[in-house]
Parts: sequence; C-alpha cells; structure tokens
Amino acid sequence: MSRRLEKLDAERQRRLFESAAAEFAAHGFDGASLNRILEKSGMSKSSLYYYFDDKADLFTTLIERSMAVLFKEIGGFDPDVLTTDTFWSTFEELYRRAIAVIDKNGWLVQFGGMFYRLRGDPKQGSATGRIFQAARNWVTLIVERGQALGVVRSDLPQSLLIDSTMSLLETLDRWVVAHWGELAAADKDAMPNKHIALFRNLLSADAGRAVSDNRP
Amino acid sequence: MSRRLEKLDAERQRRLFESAAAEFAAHGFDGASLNRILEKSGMSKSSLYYYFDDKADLFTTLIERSMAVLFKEIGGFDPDVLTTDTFWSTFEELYRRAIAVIDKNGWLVQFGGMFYRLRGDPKQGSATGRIFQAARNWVTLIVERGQALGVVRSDLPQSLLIDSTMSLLETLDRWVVAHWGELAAADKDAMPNKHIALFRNLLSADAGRAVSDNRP
Amino acid sequence: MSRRLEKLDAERQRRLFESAAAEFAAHGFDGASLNRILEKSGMSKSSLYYYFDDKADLFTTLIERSMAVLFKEIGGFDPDVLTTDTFWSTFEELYRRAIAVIDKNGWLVQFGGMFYRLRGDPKQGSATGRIFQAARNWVTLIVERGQALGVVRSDLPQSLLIDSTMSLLETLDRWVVAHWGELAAADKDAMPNKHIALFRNLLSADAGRAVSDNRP
Amino acid sequence: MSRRLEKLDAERQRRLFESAAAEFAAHGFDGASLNRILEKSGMSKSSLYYYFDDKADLFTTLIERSMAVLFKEIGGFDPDVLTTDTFWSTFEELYRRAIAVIDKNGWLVQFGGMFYRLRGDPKQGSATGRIFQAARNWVTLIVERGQALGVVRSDLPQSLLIDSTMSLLETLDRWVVAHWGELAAADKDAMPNKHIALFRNLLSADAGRAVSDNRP
DNA sequence: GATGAATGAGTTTTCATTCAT
DNA sequence: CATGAATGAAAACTCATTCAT
Repeated sequence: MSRRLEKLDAERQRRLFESAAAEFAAHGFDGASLNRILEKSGMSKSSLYYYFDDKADLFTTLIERSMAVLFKEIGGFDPDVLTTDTFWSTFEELYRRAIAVIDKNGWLVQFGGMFYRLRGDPKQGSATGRIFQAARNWVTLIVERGQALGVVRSDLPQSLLIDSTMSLLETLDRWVVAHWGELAAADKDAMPNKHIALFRNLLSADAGRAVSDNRP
Repeated sequence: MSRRLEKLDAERQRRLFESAAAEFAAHGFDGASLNRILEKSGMSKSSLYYYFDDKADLFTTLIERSMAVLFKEIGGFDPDVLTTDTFWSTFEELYRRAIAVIDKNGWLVQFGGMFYRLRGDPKQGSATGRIFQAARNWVTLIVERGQALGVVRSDLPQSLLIDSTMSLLETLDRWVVAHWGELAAADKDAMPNKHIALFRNLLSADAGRAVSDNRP
Repeated sequence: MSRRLEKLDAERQRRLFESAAAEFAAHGFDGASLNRILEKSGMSKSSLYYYFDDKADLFTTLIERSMAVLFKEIGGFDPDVLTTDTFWSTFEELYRRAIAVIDKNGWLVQFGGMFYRLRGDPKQGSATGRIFQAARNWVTLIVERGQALGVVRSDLPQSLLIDSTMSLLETLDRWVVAHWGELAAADKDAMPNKHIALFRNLLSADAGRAVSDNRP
Repeated sequence: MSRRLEKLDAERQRRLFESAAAEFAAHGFDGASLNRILEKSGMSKSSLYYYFDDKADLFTTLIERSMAVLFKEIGGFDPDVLTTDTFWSTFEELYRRAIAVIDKNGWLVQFGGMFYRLRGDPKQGSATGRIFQAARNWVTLIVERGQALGVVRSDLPQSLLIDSTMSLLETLDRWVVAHWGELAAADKDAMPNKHIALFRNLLSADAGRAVSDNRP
C-alpha cells in the first residue's frame, strides 16, 4: 500500500526517508531499529505502519525510490545498443552523470550503503533478497552483452566475473562517498575515466589474454 | 581475559567455536545471537561469561584464533623479502597453500564470512573494528612494498588500491566457498594462477600504463 | 445510534455485516479485528465510526439484526399459548422453520457462532453480556411455562435446567452447521423430531421421574 | 523445556499458575494477556520465557498439570472394565470423587474454564487444539464402550452424541463452579446421582426407544 | 571453577479509537 | 456525509548481561 505515501507531507517524507536511509545504511536491514528511525524522524510508530506494511516494505520502498531517482536523473540505457566501440565509453559517460546526480541529491549517497548489505541476506525469496537479485541480473545482462561483442573476457566462470564486477562497483562507491570531501575538482573530473578503467582491467578480453601470456 | 580460556577442555572449545563461527558468519556480529550459539554448543551462558568478557570478546577471540591457525598452517611471510620477480608468484603459492588448509579444516571456511562483515562497523574504535583495521594494515604493507618494487601501480590513490584489493579478496573467497563443491580437481589446480592474475589485472603497473595509453 | 445506519446503502450494509459476522464468528468478540472487517468489506474506518459508536455497537447491532431476521422469518411465538399437548410439537415446528430459513440465508449460519461465545464475557453489564442475558431470559420464560404446564421437570434447580438447555441448543446448532453438507434430505427431514426429542429427554417431567425410579 | 520449571520455588510457581489459570479461564487462550499474568504474579517477562517456550507452552503445561492432579487424585479408570451393570454407577462414583478433589484444591476449578474454550480454536494442529482433541477421544472411547454394552443409544450419529456429552459436561462443570457457595451439604451429596442421571436421560438406549415410541 | 536463575530494555507488529477536514 | 490520517497502548517475544551460590 505505498499509494498512501504519496499524500504524506513532503517534509515529513524527507525526514522519514533520511532517518531510515541512515539507519539502514549503518546497520543493515536486520540490524536496523524501527524505534531509532522513528525517534529521529519524529514520526509515530503507528503512523509508520499506516504508510508501510512492515519493516521490509519501508526498506524496499526506500530502495525503489532511490533507484527511480537515480535512473530518471542518469537516464537508463539499453544493453543491446552497446557496440564494441561504445561499450566502455558508455559506462564512462553514465559514471560521469551518476556523480553529478549524487553531488546534488545528498541523501542518495546512503543508497549504496543500504544496497550492498543485501548480498548476505540468508532468507531466500525475501523482499530484500529479490532487490539484490534484480540488480545482479542487470549486471549479468551487461556482462553477457560484452562477451557477445568480444570486449569482455570469457575465460572465467560468468558468476565470478559478475561477483567481481559488483564487488568493484561497491568498493568504488564506498570509496567515493568516503573521500568525496577531500577531492579536488580535477580529481572528480578524472574519476570516471580512471574508475571505468579498473573495470576494464578486470573484465576486458585483453586482460584474459595478457594473463595466459604471462603463464610460465 | 583469554587466559582462562586456555584451561577449557579442548572438545568444549571446539564445540563453542564451531557454533559461534557458524552464527557469526550467518548473521554478522550484531545479528548473531549468543543464545543460539550456546544452545548449539551446549555450553552454559554463565560459563561463556566466565571465559569471555562479552559478545565482542568472544568474536575477536574467534577471529584471532582463526587467523593464528591460518598463519601457522600457511606460513606467515615477510613483505620485505619480496622482489620484482617473486612478488606475484609468492602470492600464487600462498593462495595454493591457503586452499589446501581450508580443504582440511572445514570450519575455517566460516572465517571469511565473519571477517568481511566487519568493514561496515560504525562503532569507532570497537574491538571488531580494530580487527578489520589490522588486516587492512597488512594489505597496506604489501601494496606499499609492491609500489616500492615498481610492480604495483602508483597512479591511483593508495586507499583506493587497498580497498579494491580487499574487496577482490572477499569476492574470490566467497566465490570459492560457494562453488567449492562444483569444482573439478583441475579447476582447483588452476585457481591460484587465475585468481592471482585478477589481482595483477587490477594492481600491476602495466595495468596503469595500459589505461592511460587507451586514453583518447 | 443506529438511526444513521438506516440511511446506509443496502449493498454496503450487506458487505459490512457479512465481513463482520464472519470475523466475529471466527474469533469471538474480543479476538475480532476491526481492521480485518474493514479490509474485507471495503468500508473506511471513519465511516464505521460514523454509523456505530464502537466495536461493541457494531457487534450488538449485528446480533440484533440477525435475531430480527430470524424472528420475522420463523415467526415469533408467545409462550403463553403453549399447552400440554402443543408444547413439544410447537418447538419441533419452529425448528423445522428455522432450518428452512438458514438454508436460504447463508450468512445467518454465523449467528450461532457469534452468539454462543458471549456466555463467558467477564465484563459485567457490557453490551455483549446483555445480549446473552436477553436470550437466556427468553429460554427462562419457556422453561417456566413448561413447568407450569407440568411438562417440564421441576426436580432440578431452574438455572441448571436453563443452562443445560442453552448448552444443548448450542451443541445442536454447531453440529448441524458442521455436518450440513453431509446430510441427505431424509436426514434433514428427521432432524427436528430427533433433536427436539433430545431436549425432551433432558427436560421432560417423565425424565425426572424415570431417574428417581432407577434410584436403588 | 518444562524441566526447569520443577526447580522453580514452589510459592512462585503457585503464584504464576494461579494468575495464569485465572487469566486463561477469563479470556481464553488467544485473549489472555501475558502482561496481565506477569503483573499479577510479580514474575518478570524474561523469567517466564526462561521457564516456558512461549504462551502456548505455559498454557499446555498448566492444563497438563491440572489433568495430572485430577487423574492422580480421582484415579483413572479403564473403559474396558465397564459392564452393563456398572456403567452408570462408575461415573457416579467418579463424579463424587472429582467433587471431593476440587473441594480441596481451590485453583482446579479454573480448569474447566480454561479447557472448554479450546473447542473453537481454529488453528488446526495447534497445541491447544490437540489437548481438546485428546479429551474428546477419551469421551469417544467411553461412548463406544457404552454402545457395545447396549447401554448407550445408537440411533443418533456418534459425533452428535459425543458433542452433546461434552457440552453437558461443560455445563454441569460451570454450573457447579458458579453455584458452589450456595449449595448445602445435602445438595452436594445428591449431585452425583442427579447429574449423572442427566447424562443417562440424554444417552441411554431407553431414551432412544422412548422417543420413537412417542412419534405420532 | 561453574552455573542456574533473573532481568530490563529492546524487538516488530496490531489494536481500537479520535480528529480535522 | 465521508474519510484520510494520526496515535498511544498493548501484544508476544528475544536480547546481552549480571549475580548469588
């Protein structure tokens, strides 16, 4: 029943989402305390249950909202239009836009913190688990497209490639969030190229060949 | 005070550590329940508090024990003895030994699961946080040695290199644990070379140069 | 104030009463959840409080409506017109008609389920308690008339006779509801005679005498 | 884990069971509030959960204790030893003993109040449901024995006989509990004979014949 | 040395009811 | 007429920790 939410006063929505995002990012889904979220946001416990079905509903709504904002601002894209020439540069451009968005919408930085913790959710088929899976599927599509184009290596198990990709994604996200304040404008400009290059180091077909060449 | 612990019957120690490792790996430090650990291990709650200060003490002791076993079995090594020629091959050899150790000591598999969750611990200066920091410091030493030798790239912030390294470490660990059963003997043999190659793709000085060459 | 209720759209009334009857029958008065009732009926919470004072008001209105329907369909009767000859056969006929009514008005089946749970209500003078008392008073009138006519035994405390009667009433009601589907037409035809005979076994003056005869 | 319970101080046990029995008898299983029970008994919530698994465990333990006391004091009996001559008089004797027991152990009077509410439990296979079923099975055995001996009627569905029996059992129990204070010694003496006679009125083979004779 | 017993503060969720619009 | 929105109190249950013995 997240329809009700749309009628909630914008300011109170902001306060709630802010507290919730901070709490989820800090303690993960299971560890997060509704009480703490409510205390910070000033909302009453029963009001929260008026707008959300349960803890999981609050969390997934939060994630979905964040993703919706991200996608709208950055602009989604279709893996099928990627070509050998545009493959890496497309992601560089997306990265550039993502940075711009986060730079404006402060609270979105929490998104990563909330999101990546989902990996370990033991409850099969849980709402939180499904979100992570959806993102993983998306990365899978991209990796497969890259392999079809011959720009992504095929000499390693696909699951390993995908796990490594998501993991690097998380690392860079965390690193950027943690060091944002210390970065000069020039650093920020150079980041998309440098960071996408890391994915290329890891995933490109050349990387695979280089390795076997080095084999004694 | 872990002095008392040494007088605890070996079998009861094993039972306790086994349950605790499973619980911590499954639910993380905060999410783990002492009650469940005690139920599985058959130890009494007050005994636990006789041997350990609190939940955190149990956890850190567990981690330290695991690391001690790992180091003893694998054989620690001194970063300073690494040379340009031996740098990567040394880790390949260490990797090979680590696999052998884990293959024998089943419960050590849980180690990674417990360990990596510590990254996000918000409590500054907490016991659990310090453990992660210690491991991070160790990786730092290695990266710095690599840079001094010219085999590890210096074109990226050191903290980013280290975070990426630890992240890839975690990913590979998880992947191996998750897919261990499906792997043929030949796969396992090839793993050290292939996986260390991934670190090389990410970290080697060549990787840094290859990237800038590609710049338009 | 049930005045307002009369202006409520008939279809919405039906929907509300149906959900409410099911909920009360399933969980009793205390256990019933207004939220569930409203969810099923589609009515808004504040509308309910516009038409009813509170939970108890909804319940008692529901009971009274049901009783009104039952009485209108079955035809009330005056205990004073009963004679020695017509006493038992009158109830047999009423029973027959009651079955016919319930056979048509499906939801009335819930009536018993709601009603009998009231016995145990601890709150003295509560609205729900008064309903049960009213029904009890009615049974009292009948038993007293039977005793005046000499067809109902007088060798036991009146309260015991009445409690037993109401209890048998409930048991038969529940049994019929539970086994209705399995009964052949012939079974249903024979039921009024057989079931009223059970009351006769319990209450008739002969029963009282038979017992004392058996006394050693 | 009701073993721990045995080591609980007798006085605290008594206080707990007394509050719990009163609460369950007054509000039924679902309606009963652990908080109220704890408040009355002075026990802490966590202590209760130290001695019992959950609410249901407390309840079933309470029922089982009560039944154990009743059976020990009254003396169980084997339906198979009943004969045509001893059938009814046996129950008269049991009834007499039951009254004596309850007369001494005040709190046992709550037993019926707790027990009979179980009938309506909708949760199939629940702990509380199973208790009621067990008692019902016991009554079934007795009815079947009576039918085999020819002293219990066979002209009605067995389920109806059993339901009526249990219902009459409940009614008498409640009546006795409610009126105990008002009864003279002579009344109490006469009760077993009179009350068992009611079962006889309802269940005896003669009752069945008398009815069909009366058919017009 | 070792433990059984006790607890306060915490968890998520549901309740019937009210009030401003 | 009608309802969306808000709430305090209560529900069952679990937590890590302590203390007397």
